[in-house]
Amino acid sequence: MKDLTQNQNAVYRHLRMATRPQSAYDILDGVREQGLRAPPQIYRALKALTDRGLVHRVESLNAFIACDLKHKNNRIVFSICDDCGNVEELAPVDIPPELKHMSQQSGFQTRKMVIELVGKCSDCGQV
Amino acid sequence: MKDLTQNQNAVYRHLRMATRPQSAYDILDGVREQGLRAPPQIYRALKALTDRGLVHRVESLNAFIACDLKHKNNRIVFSICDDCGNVEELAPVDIPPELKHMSQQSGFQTRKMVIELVGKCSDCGQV
DNA sequence: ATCAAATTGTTATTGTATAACATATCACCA
DNA sequence: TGGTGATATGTTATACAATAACAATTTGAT
Repeated sequence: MKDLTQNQNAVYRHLRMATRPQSAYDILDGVREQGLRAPPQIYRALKALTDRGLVHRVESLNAFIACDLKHKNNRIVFSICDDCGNVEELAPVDIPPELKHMSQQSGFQTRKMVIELVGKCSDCGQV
Repeated sequence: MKDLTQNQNAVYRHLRMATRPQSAYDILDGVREQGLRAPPQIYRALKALTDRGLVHRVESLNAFIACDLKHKNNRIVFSICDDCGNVEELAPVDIPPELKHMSQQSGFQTRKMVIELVGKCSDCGQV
């Protein structure tokens, strides 16, 4: 893709093909053929990609997914199914006004907001 | 506190005294004197405490904090200073209506919402 | 008292992430 | 042009986080 290094490209392509969030070691296994051998190579590529907003880290899974949306955004929303493990990225929402107000009161300057919804996806939700 | 086991009590007291989020191994170091020796003991106590809402896990830090608030709540909000590492728990807010709507459209059933604000606290925010 | 179930302790291992150093590449200009 | 510092990449080794698997103990019902 657009001016990525070879390593970044390999990692990014792997994430775009994946149907699930991938751990760094999942990725490593997936890109061995492209010549990547060690964790720091993966983590460096992931850092570059997340800095550019092409990839997000799913904090509660210690895993990574390619960004579906065309934004470079500092507001990120995931829904995480704790049954099948599927993760969807939802369109970003604004910081809720009460929350904005609360954090400003305490002098906190927000650079980034991550919302993770945990529950059951439509497939797993049926009793 | 209220009908906790010895181990749970030791972990909970450690977290209440701490001024920062504590990793499981921070906790382990802190409660060695009370006779806890191995990670599983810590993780079991943490599980019981988080299940009861007395402790929260800060996903993006792989760390834990005692809950300041008197709720057993499934909506959790943190502000995380990426400079000094301080974490505050803010009062829970409702799921933003747009978000509720969006996730419902896709059939997702939310059991828990975690919001993490990342930025600079009032102490670190001054240029 | 006995035995199954649940809890707690212990050892060992798996998974996640980064420090530290080696090697190579690049950009600049004397 | 080739020397030099800065940046990027590869590699080894290690630190940090979490859990599997099993042993020992406690609990509680009969």
